[in-house]
Order: sequence, then C-alpha cells, then structure tokens
Amino acid sequence: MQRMTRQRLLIMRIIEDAGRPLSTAEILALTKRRRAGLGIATVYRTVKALGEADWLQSVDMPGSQVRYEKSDKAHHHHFHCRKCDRVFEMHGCLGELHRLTPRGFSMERHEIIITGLCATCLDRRA
Amino acid sequence: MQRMTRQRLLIMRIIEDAGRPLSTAEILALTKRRRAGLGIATVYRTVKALGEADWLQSVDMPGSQVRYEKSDKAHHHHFHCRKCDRVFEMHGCLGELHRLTPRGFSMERHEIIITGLCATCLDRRA
DNA sequence: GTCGTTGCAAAGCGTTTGCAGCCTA
DNA sequence: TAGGCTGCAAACGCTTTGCAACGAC
Repeated sequence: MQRMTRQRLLIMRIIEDAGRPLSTAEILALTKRRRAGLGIATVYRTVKALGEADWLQSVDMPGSQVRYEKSDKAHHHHFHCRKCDRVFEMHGCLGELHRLTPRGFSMERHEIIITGLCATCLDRRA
Repeated sequence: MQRMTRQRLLIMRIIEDAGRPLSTAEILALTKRRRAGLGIATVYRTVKALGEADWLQSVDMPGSQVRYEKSDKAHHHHFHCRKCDRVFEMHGCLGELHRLTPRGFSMERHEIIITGLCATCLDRRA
C-alpha cells in the first residue's frame, strides 16, 4: 500500500459507498458500471492489501463468497438474503455467547449469521 | 440412493463414528486409514445423495471447507478450532435472535459460530 | 442381465501468481 | 527514473462431470 492509484481509489470509494459488504465480483461489476473496469486480479490484490492495512475486513459468509467491508464499524453481525444473495449489516449482538462454548475450549471470535429474505425480496414476492 | 454399496456403507459408518462434522477430505482420509480408500468423486457424490435423502446435512464453516453431520441431531451450533481446523458441536442456542433481524426482513435460519482453540490445542500449547 | 454406482481424468470455477509493461511518487 | 502496481494468462485447489467398467439386486 505505498502508492495511491486510480484503481485503489476507485475500489475504496465503491466499498465506502456500498452500505453493505461486497464480494470481489460485486466490486468488479460496480467498477464496470462506472465505466472504469479493471482486472479481477487487481480487485483481489487490493482487498488483500487493504485488509493488511486494516482499512477493511473480510466477512466470510457460509456457502457464499467472501465479502469486504470497512473495518471502522462497531461490532455487528450479518444478514444473508438467500434470494438476491446480498449481505446486510445487523446492529447489536447477543450476550451469553460464552454459555455455548464447550468446557475447556477458549472463545476468540464469534459470528452470528441470519439467513432469510431481505425487505426488497419480500416486497417483490408479494 | 437406490443401491447400498461398500463405499456408501463405509462413508455412513465414518460419519456416524466421527462425533463431529467431517469434510470430504477428512472422510477420504478416514477411509484410507481403514485401508479401504475410494475415489474423492464418490465421496462428493455420496454426501450429496445422503443430503438429498435427508440422512446428513452440510455445515458451512466460513473460510473453510463444508463439513457434513447426521441430520438427526437436535438444534445446535458449531465451534471451529483455528489451530487444528476441526469443527465441534455446541449444545444449546441463544434466544432473542429476532432482535437482530432488520425491520422488514424475514429470518428463516440462523447460525452461530464460535472460533478459538479447542481443549486439545489449548493443552498442547501449555 | 440391467442399470445404478464407481473411479479416473478432464472440466469448472473462484482465487492466486508470474511476468512484462505501466505510472505514481 | 525506480520500482510498486496493473492486466493478462497460466497455475492452483476444491468441486463437479463425462464415460467406460463394475457390481448390487
């Protein structure tokens, strides 16, 4: 992360504007929509570099591609819409997580993922 | 799932004996340990067929391979050891999950994943 | 004997990497 | 102008699929 290039600025702007975690495919599609496409390898290398710089963090969704979001957010979890495959941020968390951890095991991180239909897909189905 | 073959019996027995969700690679390794190796394609096809027959279900662990476990278990969640990469079952669940779901969204499933060190890896480190 | 199942190898698909050329600092 | 960054294409690792041979029923 030593030089600021057109590609990096574009990717950072796209992630900041998204309002939800984006996959590399989504990032690439959004660069094309802005008529400023770039190589998929650059997207992968950039999100990796931005992660190492602690500017973004990855969001692993089970059974789906990894998404990326800015790392300056408060602790939160994610909602995965099974219809449009988009991921949304959910505010808050649940206590009592240590209660689930098996005896003798140490908890370092936790993830709560809710799957279902987002508001848009619910509306469209009606 | 029309014929019961040596390969299918073996895979079913391995999953039943495991006591924790297994990946296709783990299943294959366990068949080899029993000196009864088989093709990796057979493992994939068998877990798919067993899933369609509702005998097992897949456990998607973020950033790791899919694991498989018998589907006759009570509702539970999973612990992922970041050192040995094994996945363990955790009993119980947390209430209040609907509290996290965004307004206008519908929750269908949820997943709680705790990451850390399992008892074995904690002991070995000491 | 039939045809569902297996094993191999090839094909897919998302992700990573090698390398020549580009462009930021 | 140096060398970090990009884009292409090849390589990779995991998963799926085509096809001939096998074996459960």
